[in-house]
Amino acid sequence: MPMDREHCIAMGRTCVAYNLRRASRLVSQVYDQALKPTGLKVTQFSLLVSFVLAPGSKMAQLAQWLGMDRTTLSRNLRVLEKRGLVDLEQGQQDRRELKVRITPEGKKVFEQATPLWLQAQEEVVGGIGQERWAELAKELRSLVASLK
Amino acid sequence: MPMDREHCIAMGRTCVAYNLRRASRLVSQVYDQALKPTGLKVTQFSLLVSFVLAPGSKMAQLAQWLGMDRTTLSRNLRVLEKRGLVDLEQGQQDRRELKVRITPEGKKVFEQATPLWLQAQEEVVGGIGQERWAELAKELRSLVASLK
DNA sequence: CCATACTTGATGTATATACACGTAATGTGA
DNA sequence: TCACATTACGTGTATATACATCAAGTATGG
Repeated sequence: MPMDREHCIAMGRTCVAYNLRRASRLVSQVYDQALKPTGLKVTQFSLLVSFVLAPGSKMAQLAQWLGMDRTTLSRNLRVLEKRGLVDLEQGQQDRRELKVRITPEGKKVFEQATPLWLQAQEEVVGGIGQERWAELAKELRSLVASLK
Repeated sequence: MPMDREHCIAMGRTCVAYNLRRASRLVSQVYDQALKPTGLKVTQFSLLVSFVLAPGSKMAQLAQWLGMDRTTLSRNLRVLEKRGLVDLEQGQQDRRELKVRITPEGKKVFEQATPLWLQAQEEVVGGIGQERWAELAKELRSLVASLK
């Protein structure tokens, strides 16, 4: 397996993991910066969105939907719980289950964060234009879907 | 700022940070799995690539190039150094500088990892096809470039 | 009903990531 | 030369991420 310059340049240009990680690092910083007044990181904001969308979801279900390891979600949730933004309640029938619900305080912070999110969103999307991003997002979803 | 279902669904579909983070999580797992026999994660592999490409680079320079915070690179490097895959040497003229160089052991592991990387790469790219990925990667680079 | 498999979530451990801040070395202007 | 800004890197702290493993609850086949 060759290790010459050309090859390394090609790997850098084509490696899916590298290109996605790099982009997500840089993009996340823009959102995190914008959300700073709320004390939320974009990861946490995304979680709140999903709790509003699917109130009372089970953790495993959410993790699957978010494409996130169960244990990652578990730990990310604890941060929000500590801040009082979500409520974790044990399942009635199945006592193994934990159902996640956003609290009133969580909703308040979420509503405060939404315009800041929009600001970052417009800044980032504006860089390449809405249509190109829409197409890019579609392709990204295809890529993710093909991994299953 | 509205918080209804429609709006949340739209945020999930369009949020650049969320979509990139999700994709990079899932894709990274494929590469990490493939690289497991080498004990490298794809992040570390990417770093090795850059050291082969630009031997003796300064840390700040590398961080800029990789779109990574200086302190992140610093800590990621320590892991590779502990394993003896890279060598950190103090600059001659400017004693603040740290120059990074891959070791013979590092090269060995890198060469062992390269075919495993290719395996993951083909698996992931194969999901949508080479042309679509090439276009996607180009658009991703545009997006990243527009953030500067 | 019981043994066993499966499911659900938590913990231990390790890396990845970045911001705020600190320290040491270098540059610069008076 | 000396005070001060600047630059290069590290540390403290906190979150994000996932694998291996564990504990507890539930389902299932006999």
